[in-house]
Amino acid sequence: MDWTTIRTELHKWYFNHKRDLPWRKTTDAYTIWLSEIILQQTRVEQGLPYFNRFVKRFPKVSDLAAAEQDEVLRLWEGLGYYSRARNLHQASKSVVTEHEGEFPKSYASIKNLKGIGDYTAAAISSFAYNLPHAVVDGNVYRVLSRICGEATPINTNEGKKRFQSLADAFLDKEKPGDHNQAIMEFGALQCVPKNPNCLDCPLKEACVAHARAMVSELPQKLRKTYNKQRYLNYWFFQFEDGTWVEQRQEGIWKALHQFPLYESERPLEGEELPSILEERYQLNPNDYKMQLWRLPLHKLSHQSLYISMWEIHLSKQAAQKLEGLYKQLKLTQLKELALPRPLRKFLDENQLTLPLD
DNA sequence: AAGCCGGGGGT
DNA sequence: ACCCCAGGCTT
Repeated sequence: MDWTTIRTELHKWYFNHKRDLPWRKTTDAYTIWLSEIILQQTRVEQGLPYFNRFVKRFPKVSDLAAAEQDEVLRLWEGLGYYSRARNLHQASKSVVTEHEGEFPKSYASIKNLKGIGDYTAAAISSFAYNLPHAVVDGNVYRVLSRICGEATPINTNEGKKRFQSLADAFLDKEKPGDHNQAIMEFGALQCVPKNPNCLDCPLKEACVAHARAMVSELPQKLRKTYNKQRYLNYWFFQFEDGTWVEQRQEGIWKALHQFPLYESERPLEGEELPSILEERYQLNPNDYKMQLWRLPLHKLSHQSLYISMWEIHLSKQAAQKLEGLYKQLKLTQLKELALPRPLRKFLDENQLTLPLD
């Protein structure tokens, strides 16, 4: 099969198998942009409800630009990679201030927006404006590496350049939008990572990997797995119906809220607490009563989080020592804020109300 | 080039 | 336990 035939077969397959997805029903660049940011490193099924919520709450880019960051993050909560939400929000403001509220219309100006890289710029350009830019995402790497038998690792500069030029050459410049949708959908539904059904594949005769029985070996990827263990201790201070929270300044969950955090090199035991609390907050053991909750292991792609909630009931004098150090809130107010997933689950699953005893 | 950033689901 | 997902930013 030559590439023209492959293209035709792919487009035919797409016409017959494509899913009914809401962002395919619009050419509004802002709406498409929303969907693309939400879908970065995120499965369609996981992103779909978030997309619907964002479109409903922020129908136009000016609505998003006018929102508070806390509200945007609260709506994003649970989706992960929170820099996407911060960058999306920042970029919406620059669309309003630097582009007169009109979403930019050239590839270069689109890519200049915060949070938009090669993939997303090509996606928006082709879907909204039918500009001839080929997308390269995880699906495209997989499909092209198999069809072409291309074994250059995808997570190297050489691999990125090679697959981009393959995708450029393969692109149907008459209908780049549909073509880009087609190859990604094909990767998502037919040419899947594990155990693809190659017998049922319309491109099996063209596929080099299939001919060489290399499908399961492609695409190649240099993998560096390291998994860091971290021990997060949260001080769940309580006095009357209030608790204390802070906003994360860096690292994972940046800009989300949490209880005051004490990170340790190894799990803390109850006997170690008095000296830590005295050193950090000048609390005496008769200032508080304590109870420990060990949360379920929270595994991320690059670290394992062992989270302990130290529930600490303070005397009035002890509570005064925390004034100014953190923001004091009622539990109902805290639940309105964007929280890391494990903290949200902790609050929800224990149906906590203050005071607890 | 390498490290960092989440959470969920599949095998 | 490991991989993958409509990736991008920082160093």
